[in-house]
Amino acid sequence: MAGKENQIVEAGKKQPKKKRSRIQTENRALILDAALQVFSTDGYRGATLDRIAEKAGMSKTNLLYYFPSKEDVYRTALEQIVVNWLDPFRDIDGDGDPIEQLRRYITLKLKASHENPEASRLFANEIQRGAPLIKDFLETTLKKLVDEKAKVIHRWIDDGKLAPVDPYHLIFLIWATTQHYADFDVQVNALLGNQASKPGFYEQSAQAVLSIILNGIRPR
Amino acid sequence: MAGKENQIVEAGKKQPKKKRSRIQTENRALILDAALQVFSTDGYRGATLDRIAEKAGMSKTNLLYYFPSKEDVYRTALEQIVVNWLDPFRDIDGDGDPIEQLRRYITLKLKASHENPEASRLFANEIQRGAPLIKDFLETTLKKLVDEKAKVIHRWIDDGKLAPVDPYHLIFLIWATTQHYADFDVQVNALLGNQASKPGFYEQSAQAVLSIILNGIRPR
DNA sequence: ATAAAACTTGACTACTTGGTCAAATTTGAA
DNA sequence: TTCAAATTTGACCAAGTAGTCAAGTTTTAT
Repeated sequence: MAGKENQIVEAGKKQPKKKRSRIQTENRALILDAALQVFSTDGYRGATLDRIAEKAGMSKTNLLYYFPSKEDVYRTALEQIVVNWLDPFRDIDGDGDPIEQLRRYITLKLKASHENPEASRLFANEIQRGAPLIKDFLETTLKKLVDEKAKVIHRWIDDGKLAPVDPYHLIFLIWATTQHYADFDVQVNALLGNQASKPGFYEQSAQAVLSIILNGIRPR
Repeated sequence: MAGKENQIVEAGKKQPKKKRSRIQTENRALILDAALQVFSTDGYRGATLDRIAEKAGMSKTNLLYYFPSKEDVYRTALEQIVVNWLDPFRDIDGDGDPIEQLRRYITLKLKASHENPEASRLFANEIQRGAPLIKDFLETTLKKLVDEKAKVIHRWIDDGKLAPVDPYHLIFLIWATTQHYADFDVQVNALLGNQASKPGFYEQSAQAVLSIILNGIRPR
């Protein structure tokens, strides 16, 4: 872990991107998928290459043929997640209608958490253990992006299109809530009983969350 | 792990409570405090008794003199947390003013997350790994309590004292947001820069969160 | 068809981990 | 003070753990 270059997200722009064979593409995908499951429940330290390899349907030795180390598997999985994370956030359009823009963003984020809860949990885990691999990313790339969107929200407030709330805390509240349905889904399920597994449940949750947040920030 | 009785929270009522010597009381406290730190960052599987013992300032062998196993240390730490968790929630008074009651609860919860983030993270970790030790507690004790409070909120809505929001999702939103400041504090700090370490920061966060949530549910 | 390159694996190593045990050392009640 | 009970620890063990290596097997370009 020590000394390695932290190249999450920022990298992958100039890299020559060595072409991968069919088998490589397939197996790397299998591994990353298995890794997502194991890392997201057991955390970085608790996860083992044996379990990941088993879940991926291959020997540990073979896994290590595709990735040089445990940390590299983890880093790669994490990077994929973070990239997907950012897109909908970037898409918040300062020129659009605030309520509509935020509704769209919250809906997308809820959907992502719902469809890929493991990714959400893995990210949460990384932050909870002190973000050793992505602290730098948080302080540079993500901070820049958040500052930008905070400014957008501030402008909406100045234009009277939004209630005067602190943009940063509004963003945190949205992130917190949407992640909750992924990270705490065991608790959500336990507390809602069978209700949570019914077909329309996800839409209903989204509706409830949107209703509270959007009314909380509607101009008044 | 397998086969052991799950006695989180529900227990501790009839147990004879063997009296503890001064040294026992002190050392158990030292261990549990160290355990909280290690478990909350490394998770159950990732935590090691060696690290916990070291942080507690004693040998691993000695630690195992006070607790029979790693799981027992973990279970005890978790139990303490959950008990403290529940009190403010229980205290929500159906006969009080809704906004006032919820303001009080949210404030208390934010304060708890702020003062004891490790506890919050440890709990989050337990849920994220599938709640193996407290699933039963979630489905029985906690569910009963939540159902109760949901009814209270529903009554408030029927009386027109609160906007018509789904009580369960409102509770989730409150939990999610308050936990966020503990579980994601590395991210919060990274994104807010020095601002987050300033003295009044916590009060300011509380104000922002309260403002959004309470306005989101005020009758309209 | 064939051989080089790509892929796969079992055996192995050095190290960590939860837990045991017996032998000290310390504590505290009489 | 005194000695049994309580506390503490180093040595140890069996079961993992990440990662290496050399020897195979399969793919693929020709």
